[in-house]
Amino acid sequence: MKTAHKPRSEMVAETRAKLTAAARRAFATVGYANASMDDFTADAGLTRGALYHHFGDKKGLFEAVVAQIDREMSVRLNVISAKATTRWQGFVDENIAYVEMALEPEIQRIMLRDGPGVLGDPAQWPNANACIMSITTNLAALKEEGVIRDIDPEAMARLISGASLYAAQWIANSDDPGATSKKAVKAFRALMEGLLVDNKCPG
Amino acid sequence: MKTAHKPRSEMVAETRAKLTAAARRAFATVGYANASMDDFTADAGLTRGALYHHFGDKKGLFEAVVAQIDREMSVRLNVISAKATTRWQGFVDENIAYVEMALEPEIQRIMLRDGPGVLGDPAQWPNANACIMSITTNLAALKEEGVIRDIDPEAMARLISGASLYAAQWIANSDDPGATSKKAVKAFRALMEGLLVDNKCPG
DNA sequence: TTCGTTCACATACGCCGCGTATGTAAGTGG
DNA sequence: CCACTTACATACGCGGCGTATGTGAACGAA
Repeated sequence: MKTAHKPRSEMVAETRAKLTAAARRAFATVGYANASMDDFTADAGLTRGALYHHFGDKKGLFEAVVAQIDREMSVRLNVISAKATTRWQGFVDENIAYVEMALEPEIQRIMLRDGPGVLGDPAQWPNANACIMSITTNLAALKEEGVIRDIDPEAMARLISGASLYAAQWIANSDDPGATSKKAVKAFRALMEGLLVDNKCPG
Repeated sequence: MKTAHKPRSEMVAETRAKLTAAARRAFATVGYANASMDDFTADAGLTRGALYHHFGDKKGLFEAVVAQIDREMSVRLNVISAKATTRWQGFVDENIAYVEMALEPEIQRIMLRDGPGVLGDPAQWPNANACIMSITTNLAALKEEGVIRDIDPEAMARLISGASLYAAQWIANSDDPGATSKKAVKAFRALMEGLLVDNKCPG
């Protein structure tokens, strides 16, 4: 016997996992457009037939990869915000972590560069972008508690999210990511502190 | 005679203009990936030969279109900021205009969606994104005058720019762009007012 | 004016990548 | 044990891109 007989559902899960893993690597390195389906399915020890069977088309597989990464990001962010002592602190930490996560090439390329081009506005993605929802609920609670000024939580969440993403791109493409990251985080902190009700130009 | 004889340089300029115009329409409507070079060169009354001669490849033509739109945006923004009475007012107006401009489908698709995917980080584009530079210089001046708090102008310009872009995408994809636009502009204004030194929870 | 050169395209060809239609072996339920 | 479905692989055709080549018109020099 070559391989022990497993139930079919397990084999399927394995196949899907192999495909998403191989595609994820290809998308992250050469980008969506330059990733050949023949190539990365072969890397997974399969053919395009398997891909079309499970994911419909190239875009479908890309969606699956995006969803996977989004889940991972969400988990990591929740861990960070849970550690904080105050809600405001957690909020700030979470956003800064978001900026820093976007430094990772995989997230940079798949989620920030190719993602919007292939799937459209991130806010409209199937999984509804767990990150933005998290920010929104945090802002709503902070407003309720009187910590921040009276602003629309969702609108502000979008703005902050956009600022994070763009900052990350700036950092990732700069000559000295370390130094740029410091500047970006500092400015980002200042931007958010402007939302506090008792904002008094902190020294 | 079919056409009056013009000097060669004029004919070339005309050809380039026809190509960029046709490509611009195609890119704006069906997107970069789905725009067939054979199709839109034919629309311009030409063939792919002309395209490769003048722009090298599809990406090269896309760059030219992006540069053209960027110049137009820059001009429009300058007009707006010039009208304002104070520097701060001009700064705010310019940014809000930026958000609103991004509602236009052409800018939305070419500059915000496909642009980053095809050409990479907007901050690294050949023309160096005139908009960001404009914001940066404004922030530097405002800091000098003591209107805003002590922050790194370039870093803050990136954050604000990112917030604008993202807000625009949110608006453009929403069910009720008009209402969403109002919410976004209000939040955006609040975000920027947080930068003022004498920020005292206005309203 | 004329002739050689360069320019500004058009034409022709081949390759690669995607999608679909079809084949097939293994698994599954009755 | 058999009919049916599932999970892939294989085969085929088409469209899009890049390149190599062809061609007529514009320009400069004698």
